[in-house]
Amino acid sequence: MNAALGQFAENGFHSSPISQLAVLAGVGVGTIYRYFKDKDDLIHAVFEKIDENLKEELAESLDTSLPDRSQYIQFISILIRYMNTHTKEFIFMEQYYSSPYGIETKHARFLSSDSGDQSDPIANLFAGTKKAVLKNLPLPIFLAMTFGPVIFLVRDSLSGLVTLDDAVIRQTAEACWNAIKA
Amino acid sequence: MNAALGQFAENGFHSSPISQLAVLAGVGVGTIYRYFKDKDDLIHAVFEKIDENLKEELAESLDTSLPDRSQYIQFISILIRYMNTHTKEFIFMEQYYSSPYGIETKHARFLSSDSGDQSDPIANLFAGTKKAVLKNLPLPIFLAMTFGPVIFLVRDSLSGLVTLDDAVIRQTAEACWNAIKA
Amino acid sequence: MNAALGQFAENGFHSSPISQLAVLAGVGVGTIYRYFKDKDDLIHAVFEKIDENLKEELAESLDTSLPDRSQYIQFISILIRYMNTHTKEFIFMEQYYSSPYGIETKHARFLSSDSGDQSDPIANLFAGTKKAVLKNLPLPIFLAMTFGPVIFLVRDSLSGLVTLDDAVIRQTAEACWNAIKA
Amino acid sequence: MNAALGQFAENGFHSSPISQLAVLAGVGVGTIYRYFKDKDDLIHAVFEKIDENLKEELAESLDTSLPDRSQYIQFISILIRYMNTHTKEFIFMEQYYSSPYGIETKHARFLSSDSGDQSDPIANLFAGTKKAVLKNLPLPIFLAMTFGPVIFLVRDSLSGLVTLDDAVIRQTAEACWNAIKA
DNA sequence: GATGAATGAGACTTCATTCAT
DNA sequence: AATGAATGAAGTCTCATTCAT
Repeated sequence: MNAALGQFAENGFHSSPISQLAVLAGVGVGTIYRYFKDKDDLIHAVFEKIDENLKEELAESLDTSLPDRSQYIQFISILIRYMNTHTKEFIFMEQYYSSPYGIETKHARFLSSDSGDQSDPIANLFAGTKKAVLKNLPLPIFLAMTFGPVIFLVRDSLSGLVTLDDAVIRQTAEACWNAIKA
Repeated sequence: MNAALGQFAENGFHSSPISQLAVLAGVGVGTIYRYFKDKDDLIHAVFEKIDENLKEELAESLDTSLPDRSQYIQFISILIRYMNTHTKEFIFMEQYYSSPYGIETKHARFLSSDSGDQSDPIANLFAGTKKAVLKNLPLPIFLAMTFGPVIFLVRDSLSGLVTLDDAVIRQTAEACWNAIKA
Repeated sequence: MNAALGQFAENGFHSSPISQLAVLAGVGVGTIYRYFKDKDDLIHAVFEKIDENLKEELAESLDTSLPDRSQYIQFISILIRYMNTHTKEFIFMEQYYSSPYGIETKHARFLSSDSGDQSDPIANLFAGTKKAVLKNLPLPIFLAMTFGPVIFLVRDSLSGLVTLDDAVIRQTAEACWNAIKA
Repeated sequence: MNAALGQFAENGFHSSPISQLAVLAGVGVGTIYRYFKDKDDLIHAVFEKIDENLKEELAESLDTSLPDRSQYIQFISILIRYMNTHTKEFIFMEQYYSSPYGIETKHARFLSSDSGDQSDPIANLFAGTKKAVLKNLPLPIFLAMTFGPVIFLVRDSLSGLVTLDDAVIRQTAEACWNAIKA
């Protein structure tokens, strides 16, 4: 899956033949098909793994004892840094969500969102922040103002259009806070 | 190009064989190759056309006599509405920018951005708004806080996760303004 | 036909699209089809023209009043020089004779050779030379010893493997004579 | 490769689709691409194989203990017989050398000819013959007088213009010898 | 369980030829 | 008579997937 991630991020899904992934992974082509039904299955599996890793990272890094503002700014900062250092993961995600794969997944998650996953640290953060200071802002806008700028900024960073030093990250995080605070 | 846009948005570049585009366009396969060197050329051409259309729409809709805040909020609103109604264009763009095509284009434009295109309404708006109230915010952050939320929100709208009525659009635009104002 | 000759020699029959020939000739594609039934017809026509030109050149240059040996050596020399300077024609011929086109033509000519074309200067020369000094050498061998070396040498010249100065040409012509003389 | 040789000789490179070669070889199209990078690669490989076969045949058949004249005549005779019986190989070679493929190869070999390949029976024969009796004849002429007539004669034989019986072969070989001897 | 050779559907692209203007 | 846009058959090549070893 690491080999797949690298290839997918570098060359895109359609320019990453299974045969090449096999070489990079140091296994036979057939072996891949023992663990993944087909190429789509592999792609989804890579996505799930990345998604999981990101959530774990956030769950570990977040200090839930901080006041709302600090916690939110910390969240944004960690998110930016994580995405900016995990280039392959970020690029993969971008592709994934711009493709039929991601749209499927997004729908599936939306449909099951009523379940209210209590173990999801992000959901909890949002819930907390939202209750505290954002009574009148709908969740979709909250999400848009939180993730939208982060994604856009990291994109530009990977394109070499901006360097994400501490000052830029802090300014961005504060701008996001200003956008959502009551 | 309309047929191509529809297919690309619906199925992605790699699941839109030229033969299918030809059928949809009601022409022979060879005809496409009279007007576009190859598939890549067609994709770039569709992008350029969409990009042009968006700029024209903005140039026509923007009221540059408004004060900064109103103008900015108007800009965001128009952008959201345009993207949300021009579904195919939006999805195409998302794909385009997540692919090698878009990265090329982004770089090319960035390198030539010194030229200062006076006819670009977006550039002019940014320049104006920036000078007036944003002296200390770097351009990349300004861009991130402006386009990031819009893109994210429209994505979710297309996924059915949110309905973009006037209230939501206004709230989002105001949140963006709060993020960037001095 | 000149445009066609140049293209065929340069790029081969199969890498010389009619559309390109039309551009080089400064006419429309359709126009070519008014004068030649199809591409094969054009190829054969070019061949016929070249063949005719060569025969005319030889008919004009040959001095039939010379003694046998001198006349033969003169013939070889003229042939080498002509082929070596008419690069396009030579390359075209090589291709033509190595293709189904040439094989057809060769057969057709063989079948009609009984007619004994009195106006063909080459045939006359051969007849004369043959009668005079070569009573025991079959015609095919005579032809092989005459044209074989010339073709081979010019090929190598065009490949840059040898430079055909007067000395080389004379030596070759004399070697041919030594091969066939009684 | 045998299937390819047959098709190429029969129909030419450009009228031998890979799909047809696959059928003749009793394999799938994709299989051919496992062993040859592309069609060009296949063509070159067929050439190399034929070339190798010819050299082996000559190396085995030549009696290097014979005196110069006998050895040379033996060489020409073997060459004619080999080419005349190996029709497919001969036609393939003709095409190959009249195409961009052959020109490349010829150049490449010419440039590396200084290396003096001691295992090449043809080179050795030429060297020996040349030193013994041909001090004043340049190598290109020697080659032209040797291979030119052979190629021309076999061509005519394949066209049905001459039957290569022992007498014709002997006469031709002797004529070649007369051409080059001191 | 692992392997990778074989497969062939299907994608892209070219180009000879036609025919309405 | 000249034109060249339109056409689609046909060719090259890739790659996801299978299956015998």
